[in-house]
Parts: sequence; C-alpha cells; structure tokens
Amino acid sequence: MGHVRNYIIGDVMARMKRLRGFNVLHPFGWDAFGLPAENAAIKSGIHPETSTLDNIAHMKGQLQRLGISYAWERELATCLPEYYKFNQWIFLKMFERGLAYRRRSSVNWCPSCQTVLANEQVVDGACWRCGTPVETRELEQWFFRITEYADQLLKGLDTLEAWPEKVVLMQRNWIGRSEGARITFPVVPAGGGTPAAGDAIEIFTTRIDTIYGATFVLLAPEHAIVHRFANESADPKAMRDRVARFRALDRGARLTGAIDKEGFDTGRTAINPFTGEAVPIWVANFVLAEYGTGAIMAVPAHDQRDFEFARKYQLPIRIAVQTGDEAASVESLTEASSAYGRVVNSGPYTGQEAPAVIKTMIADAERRGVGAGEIQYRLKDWGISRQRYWGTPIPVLYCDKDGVVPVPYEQLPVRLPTVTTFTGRGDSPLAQVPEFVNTTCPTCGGPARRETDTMDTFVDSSWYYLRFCDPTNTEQPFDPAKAAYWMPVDFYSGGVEHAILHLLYSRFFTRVLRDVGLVNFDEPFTRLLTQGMVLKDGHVMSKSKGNVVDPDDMLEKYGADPLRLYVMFVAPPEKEVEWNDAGLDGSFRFLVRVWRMVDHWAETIGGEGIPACGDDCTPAERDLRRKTHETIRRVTADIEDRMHLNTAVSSLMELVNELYKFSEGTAHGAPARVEPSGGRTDRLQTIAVLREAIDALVVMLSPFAPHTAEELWANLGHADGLSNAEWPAFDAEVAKADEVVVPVQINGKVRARLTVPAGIADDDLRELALSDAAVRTHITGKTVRKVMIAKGPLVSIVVQ
RNA sequence: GCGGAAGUGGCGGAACGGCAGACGCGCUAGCCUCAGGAGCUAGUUGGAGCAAUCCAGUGGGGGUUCAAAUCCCCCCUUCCGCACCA
Repeated sequence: MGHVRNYIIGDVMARMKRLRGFNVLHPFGWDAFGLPAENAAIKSGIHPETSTLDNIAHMKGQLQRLGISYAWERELATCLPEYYKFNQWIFLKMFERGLAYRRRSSVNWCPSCQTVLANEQVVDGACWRCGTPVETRELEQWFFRITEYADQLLKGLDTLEAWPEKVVLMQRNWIGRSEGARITFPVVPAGGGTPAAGDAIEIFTTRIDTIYGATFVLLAPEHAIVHRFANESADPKAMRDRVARFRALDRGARLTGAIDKEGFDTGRTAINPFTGEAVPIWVANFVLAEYGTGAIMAVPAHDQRDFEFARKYQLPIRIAVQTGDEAASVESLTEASSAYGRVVNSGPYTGQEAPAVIKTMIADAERRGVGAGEIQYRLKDWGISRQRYWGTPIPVLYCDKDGVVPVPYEQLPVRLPTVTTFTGRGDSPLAQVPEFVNTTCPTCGGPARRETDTMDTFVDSSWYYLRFCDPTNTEQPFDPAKAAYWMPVDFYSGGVEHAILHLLYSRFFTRVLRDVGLVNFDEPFTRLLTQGMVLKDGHVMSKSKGNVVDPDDMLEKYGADPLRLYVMFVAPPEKEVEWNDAGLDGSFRFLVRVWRMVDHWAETIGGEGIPACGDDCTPAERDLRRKTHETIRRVTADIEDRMHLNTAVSSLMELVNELYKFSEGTAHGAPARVEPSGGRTDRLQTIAVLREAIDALVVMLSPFAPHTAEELWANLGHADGLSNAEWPAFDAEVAKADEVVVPVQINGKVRARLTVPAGIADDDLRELALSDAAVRTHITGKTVRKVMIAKGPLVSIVVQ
C-alpha cells in the first residue's frame, strides 16, 4: 500500500501538470534484479526470471487498474540485457577513469551456507537463514570511488532547495566532512635510539590544538604496522593472538551494541613531533581502521574515549586547553573537556586561542615537514561486488598474461547465463557455469576467466531516470540531447528509506555522467518529496506481521477512484498514515455525492454554447462564483506549491457542499432547459454560473478521481475528453469578497465581529469598531490605549 | 551519547503570528422510508447558563507581542537517523 500511495501522489502531480499545459514525462520502470527473487529461487526452485516477470505482470495490472497514467511505451526493466548492458557500459567508463577499482575487503561470511551476506542479512551477528554466527572474510571486491566526489556531493547539497531538510542533513552527516591535519609521529626503533627516516605512524586529528596533551598513540588492530611490531617483539605469536582476538571480538560486539574499550601496549614508542617526547604506542579496539589513517594521537584530557582508556590503563593525562579562568588539575578531572579555548602547557603556543592557533600549528607542521592540513570524509567507497546470481555481470575478465581486462564495449552486454539450480551455497553462482567463466582474452586471444560477481542493484537504480529519456537506445545509455530536454527530474517522490543510499548514489552517477559528457547538470532531482509510510495497527505493513491491506482487495471493493481519493485525503503526503477502512467509505460517498449533483444538472447545463458568466448575478450566484474561484486558487496552490494534496481534496469537498446549498436554493431542482437564443437571461445566468462551477470541479477532481471525472465530463456534453481540457483559470476579481467579517479583539480576545464592505478604509473601520454595541460594553469605563488595524483585516483594541 | 522531527476534539487532520478545530470519519437528533450499514437537514472541545453570552483550552512551565497552536528558552513524551569517525 505504501508503494501505491507513492504512485498516486506522482499521478496526481502528473495529471495536474498536464492539464496546466506541460509536456509531462511520467514513466515507470522495474527495479527487477536483487535478492528477493534469488532467495525465492533458493526456497521454491522457481527461476528468478520467471518469478520476476510474473511479479511484473501482476503489478503492472494493478497499476493500470489504479489508473496511474504512466508512459508505458517507455517502460523498462533493469533485469533485461537491453538495460543492464548500459550498467556495464557505465562501469567501463568508470574503470577508464579510475573510478572503478578492485581491492581486498572484508565481507560477512556465513560458514554454514558458504556464502557472502549483505549487512542487512546479518541479524544480531548471525546468518538470517541458518542462524550461524557470521565471520569476516577478506575477498577481492570491486569498488566505485565515490569518495572522489565527496566534496562535490557535499557542496551540491546547498543547491537542493526543494529537498526536505531532513534528507539534506542525513546526507551531510553521512558524507561527514572533517577538517583537520595529518601528523607524522616517528617510530623509535625496537631497541631504542633515533627513529629511522621515513619510519613513522601517521595520525589524523581535528584537534591539533591539543597535541601538547597527546600522551600516547593508538592503533587500530588492523593497522599494517602492528604486524611489524609483532615480528619485532620478543613474543610475536602472543601479540598476533591478541590482535586476532580483538579483531574477532570487535566484530561480534559491534553488531550487538557497545563494546568495552580495550587495548594493549605494543612496547614501542613514537615521538610527538611538537613536544619531542617519546610516547607509548598501544593497540585499541575502538580505533577504526577504515577512518583516517587507522591511528590516532590520544589526548585523554580533551577526548572522552581517550580519557576512559587512559584511566583504565593508568596512562598519563596532560591538560593542553583551558576554557575558564582557572586551570583545572589533572587529578580532579572526572571527564574529558572537548571545548575549544586557550592553549596551555603548549610550549611556544601557550596562551593562543582556538581556532587561530589551529591554523598556526598546521602551518608550522607543514613548514617543518611533520604534517599537513587534511580533510577527511566519513563516506567510504562504494563496494559493488555481490556474490550473487540475479544481478548485472561485472564486465571484466582475468587473463594470466594481461591481468585485469575490461570487456570491450562492442562485446556488451555480458549476458547473465541461465543457471537452473540455486542452493545458496558456495561462491558466486556464476562461478559454477563453465561456459560463462571460460572465455578468451580480447587483448592476447589466450584463455581468460570472467569475473563471476554481479553488481549491487543500487547501480541499476542510480541512472534509470536518465534511461527513460531514451529507453530504446542501443548505442549508448541515452541520447544526451534527449536528456537535456527532459532532465533533471522536476519532481521525485519516494520513501525516506532512500534518503541516503539511492539518492546519494544517483547524485554521484549524475556527476560521473556529466564528466563523461552525457549530461549537462549536477543534480538529478530538483524537487524531492519523501512520502510517509502506510501503517496498519501502528506497524509497517508486512507479510510476516500479517497486517497487509491488499490494494487489489480495495480495488475490488471500491474501485480505483475512491481508493486514490482516500489515500490523498487522509494526510499530507509526507506524513505517515494509519490505514482505516471507514475513511475509504467516506471517499466513496463523496464521489457518489459529486456524481449525483453533476447528474442532477447535466442535462440543464450540459452541451456546447453556454455563454460565459455575466455580471448581473443574484447574491447566491455571486457567492457560488466566488467559491468557485476561491477553490481554484486553493486547489492549484495546494497541489503545485505546497503539495498538500489532502487540503486540495477538502477544498473540492467544500465546493461540492456549496453546490448542494446552491441547488437547494434554486427551487429544489433544475430550471427548465433554456435555449441560449430565446431563454430568459436570469436562467441563462444561473446556468452559466453552475456550468463554470461544475466544469471547474470536474477538471480539478480529475487528477484524484480520473475515471469518475472523465465520465462526468462526457455527461456534461464535452465532446473532447479530459485530456484536452484545461485547468480552470483563477480570476482574482471574481474571488474577491464584497463584504468581509472583521473580528474585533479587545485585550487579545475576540469580542465582536463586524460585517463591513471589503476594502474599507482603516479610519472608517476603526470608527465602526468603536461604536459597535458589543465592543462598547467591553470598553466603557476603561481607557482605550491603542486601536490598531492588522492585515486581514482585524481590529485590535487595547484598554485599561 | 549526538542530531532531527513531531505532540491540536472520540479519530485522521486544518490553521503555521491575527476568529483554534476547515474537510472527513465516528457519534446524536430530526426528516424521508416497510426497512436501512442509503439519502437529506441540524448538532458534536470541556465547563456554567433557558438564552444572549461568559470562563478554560493546541504535552508541561516560562518569555517575546496589542495578538502565540504558530516565534524564543527550559522540561516531558513519542518517532526517526547516526552511533566510539579522533
């Protein structure tokens, strides 16, 4: 149901914009590769291709029954070679640019299933399928160098004015930029003495101003130099065992929660390049190998983690920054103070203030050749290798002579071979297909082996929006000219679950394709709407919870229009909603009410040749016209500017209520059919006013309830369908009220309401307010201090 | 721990410095009906009053303002994201 909501929102926007005269591209594609289909194959033996195509057929039928106006002629499915060929094409472009590369990296490995698991398949540190504790394995994996674009991706966020702030913030945090410095700590040889040139540990810090308080160095267990220290130690095996234990412990504990800070002394020391003193080097389980340099300078006085570590192992603590007037003593410290302030105990820098001192110290480090300013990102390169079948083959082969060889463009696509048995065991299923694996090297003609990993399915979804511009192109992913016409995407909606990965990857791909010369913009999605989830009994609908509301059932029971209308009416799109059948009844009733009302008038006011509304209206007609135009204004703004589709619907409901009242006042029925040529003008005017209101209503209703609206439109005698209709034009002159009700506040409380001509002069209004009977009872015997007229208008009187 | 969002009738929600509760659901009464899980009309925040009207009221407490659901500060609750990022 959540997806259905998303599609309806998009359809309302698309239909509305079409009526507004825009050329709208509203396409649909199937993100068809991925684990669910493969897991089903492992369980049931049905081939992923079969189940995927079945699913597509079923869902397509559902979307069509919902009346979502997709450009089906541009439909695409990522599992088809016509599409994934260009995943491979883009991969090759990335490879050429050094943006796709291979390195060893750790993965989650289930020893029982003999396979690699994605992070989300690891539940509480164990395999989701068999419950076996997950191990870490080092495998050669392909990566996309997204970190190359980290700065651009961060800066680009500032231009995304029509994105929810929340998503921008999440991306900003995810990218995680830190400004700091890389500092070299020379390593003292095992037996003591002067450090050898070039033998040093590099650390990254954002707080170089605290470096005089750096009393030890901490290494990640994975840090390369730890091996060497072990070899050079008295008992290499003992040290290696401790490291191995840390690495294993670390993993399990990370997945379940917090881990205790632990570490051990390597027995070695390094020189703090600022103080010149030798400080101990320890290994600590909380230092991350993947971030920075995998080594840190520990400043226990000013970093809470280092503080806890120092206290636990009785390592020295030294204060280097003072924030208040009084110097704190090391003995009295109960926690680290990470605030910026005045640098103390810091040699020549003592007395200088952050942030200036940070600049000075970095400059000095650079001049002395012991470090440099550096920017670090939390963002890591994107590992795209999956040891799975149902995905895009990575277009690379391995030749004994030529090494890693990209598949030539003219040999694309590298087709996914048909694998018939799925066990879920062993390495990549593709490795079990010799006809696939064994091939010839395009460079030397000798034997070569194909890469058997497939791509992460996020690759598929990182550029599909561009493919819609030119979905049948066989030569390139899309024609740049066509992309330039349609792109970037003006309106993009989806769940918040895509806030980081999908949207970040798409932004990355867009920039890569820009650098390749295929697109001429940086940001793929101009306006983003993150729609809320649809809940049932307070929980996300899911098969395992058994709380799924099947859209098919609702379509069966109510039809598409009430379902569409209800889903739009129940809450603003970005809010999550609790599913409620009773509300759907209400939407159904509303549509019946509209039908009945239009049906009632259709014969009288239908057909061609109804004149435009004239000026000599009865008060009732005048009111209806005003309501009509006020509704046009509100509905237009609600859909186009605010995307508050729920209030757009409620405005339409108000107009319908008004029409019922109007009909009531028109002698309980329709005036007799009046021929435009010989009719009485008052009747003609009534007809014209009704026609204006009902035409506008039907057109504005059509994005929400297209089937009903189309039928009504035809019944009203419009020869052309709604696709040729125009969104009604707002006339400010008509919408303007003749009279307005002005509240009068006395000391902040509304004590009276005056009905006055619109546009009344402030002085006259003040006069009227002060002479009003109800107002007088509240101000007699008191002193009027102030009378002001606020926009609205509204009168505010202050008395004492 | 850090960051973010949100707390409004019995319910979904409107209003986002200017008439709190639009619109809908539910409920109540009346009309129409053989009947109604149909339709129409009216009512529906709490308290006082026959009534006009008055008092209180947007999680709690303070503040800014002629005027606060709306802006600012503190607190409570719920949800979400990140979680040793040096």
